Amino acid sequence: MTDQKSDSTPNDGSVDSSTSSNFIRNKIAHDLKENKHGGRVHTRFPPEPNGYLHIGHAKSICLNFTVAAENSGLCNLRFDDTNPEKESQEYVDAIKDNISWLGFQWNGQVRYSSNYFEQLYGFAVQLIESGKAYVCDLSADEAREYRGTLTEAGKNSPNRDRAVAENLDLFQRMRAGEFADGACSLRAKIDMASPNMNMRDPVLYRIRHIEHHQTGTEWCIYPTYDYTHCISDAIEGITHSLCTLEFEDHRPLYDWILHNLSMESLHHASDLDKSDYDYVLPEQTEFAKLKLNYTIVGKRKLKEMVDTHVVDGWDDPRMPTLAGLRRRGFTAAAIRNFCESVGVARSESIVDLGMLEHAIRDDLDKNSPRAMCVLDPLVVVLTNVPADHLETLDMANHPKNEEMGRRSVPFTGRIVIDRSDFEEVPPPGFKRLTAGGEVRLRGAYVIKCDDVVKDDAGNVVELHCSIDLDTLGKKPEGRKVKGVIHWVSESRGVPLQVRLYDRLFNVENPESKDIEDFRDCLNENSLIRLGSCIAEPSIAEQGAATSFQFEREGYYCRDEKESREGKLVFNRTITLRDSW
RNA sequence: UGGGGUGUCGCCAAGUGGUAAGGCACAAGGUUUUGAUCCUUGCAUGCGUUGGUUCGAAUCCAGCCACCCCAGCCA
Repeated sequence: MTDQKSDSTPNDGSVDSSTSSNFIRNKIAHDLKENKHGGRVHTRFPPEPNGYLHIGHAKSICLNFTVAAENSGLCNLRFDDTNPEKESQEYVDAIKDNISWLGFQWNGQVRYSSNYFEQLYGFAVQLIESGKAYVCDLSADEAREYRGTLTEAGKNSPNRDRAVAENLDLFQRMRAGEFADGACSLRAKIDMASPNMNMRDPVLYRIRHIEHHQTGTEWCIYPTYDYTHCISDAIEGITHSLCTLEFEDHRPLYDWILHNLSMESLHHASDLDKSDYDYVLPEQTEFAKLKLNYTIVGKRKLKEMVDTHVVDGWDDPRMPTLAGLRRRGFTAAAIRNFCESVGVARSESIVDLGMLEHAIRDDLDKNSPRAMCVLDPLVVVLTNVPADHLETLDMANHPKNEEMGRRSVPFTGRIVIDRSDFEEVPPPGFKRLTAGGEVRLRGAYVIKCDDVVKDDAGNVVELHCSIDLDTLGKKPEGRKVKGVIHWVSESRGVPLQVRLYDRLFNVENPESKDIEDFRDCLNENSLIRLGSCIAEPSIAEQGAATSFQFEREGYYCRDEKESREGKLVFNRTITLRDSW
């Protein structure tokens, strides 16, 4: 196809220091060294469009795309749409959108297994002709009985030795729609006594009189995953077919199907340039799924949470879906870095959520502008400036990156600070404002609390403080003021709603078999709505960023779905690390 | 108790016969107008376990233990 040694590609092949070796990279390097596929690396990400993508899929997406890119290879996007019953165009669109958002570009057009239905049918005919497949009349229940058990061999179907001509006729009539759903199926003739259940004459085609989101009513027989996947890989010239561990037992079947088809016909059906190199069949290799503690990743349960309104939809910011993570304020880069950092191996493991949190903090710390926002306002009246005092302070958008520019922050005679930054009787080690104590207002002056105003019930309603006017941009004289707190002008600040998100579950493994209903371990505080927050005006200016570090609080992003003119809604992506 | 897999620090994970990488977490210092970031240091005489081979074993061999996957006309 193309010159493998093309040096025009930037950053190809070179593994940067943040990537580590894993068994798949090793295998590919080895295959390349042996010149196994003519030096090609071609992978694919093959989702079934029956749900939304989640963080687990991200691992597979990153693996497939990066491993191809590292070797100047290609990665296809193929919808594995062999079961129209559960699939829909809505999912197809969402999945494409998610992959692009993650920053990957698939090779050429989007593929669908259904693109190959005609070819697949032809290969099935080939298997029938060579006596490797037959039409079986057993019902699904009967087939189960005939299959045997894990420890007992199965029995041959009564139709196993049907004549080729009869099978051909029957299969053609299946396609023509002569039979009802489930009346018969096409099965591979392998071994009903195989210790591998997948090899006990697996079903290749089933009858489903149902409309397909891509092929409409053209077909009423649909090929199964096992039959379809390997052939689709072969057609697309896939070299490395990466999938998860539960398909390990399917690999012998993957290979059986390909090896029982003629090499010539497969090569002929493929996208590949027919003369360039020797045709080599694709190979499946399996890796462990990503699991995260405190989170559920099972599609069925995620759907249940959406359907029963435990969450507000597939893009609820608490969901582990890519749509949810995105709305929560996670960046694509953070997710990619996370996927790289968890590695790829064959041992099933549960990754600590802390790793994901680290990845997003790491990215946002470097890239998000700072701003001040008070979540739980307590009014501070500055007693030694005029009531209408207004001053504009100049502050850096980022403490370490001047390129991110500066901003103006209005400072007035009445400001708000966070309630938790004041304690009348401070606990040991408290560095914030106390009655009679001093504290630095971030980017502004040192103030001293002279008076604590309370209501009849004894609640603090207001603080009267005096400013040390000689402390703007310099240290106070003769004493040390340790604490620094954030603040916002009461009159010039902008009101906003903030949503604080936390993990959805309060147990490490909500998918554990010991838990009969995941609803029993939901974290009731996974969402806290704050309605009276106030932030500095820079966050609402024309062209303002959508993601900020609210200093001393955490990273927050504007919720594009619910924010509108005059009504700002921010989601907390993640708190700052807090060693206090 | 059929078959296929996996077991290396609290959590991931490199390592493929030459004397245990790295990240997260954690701990202790330092810098700091964010209790953040950043920097420095510490963190497995040990690689599921018991034997064996070897000058030498996480790596090879044998046994044992634990956990995961498979009996959809789902993927």
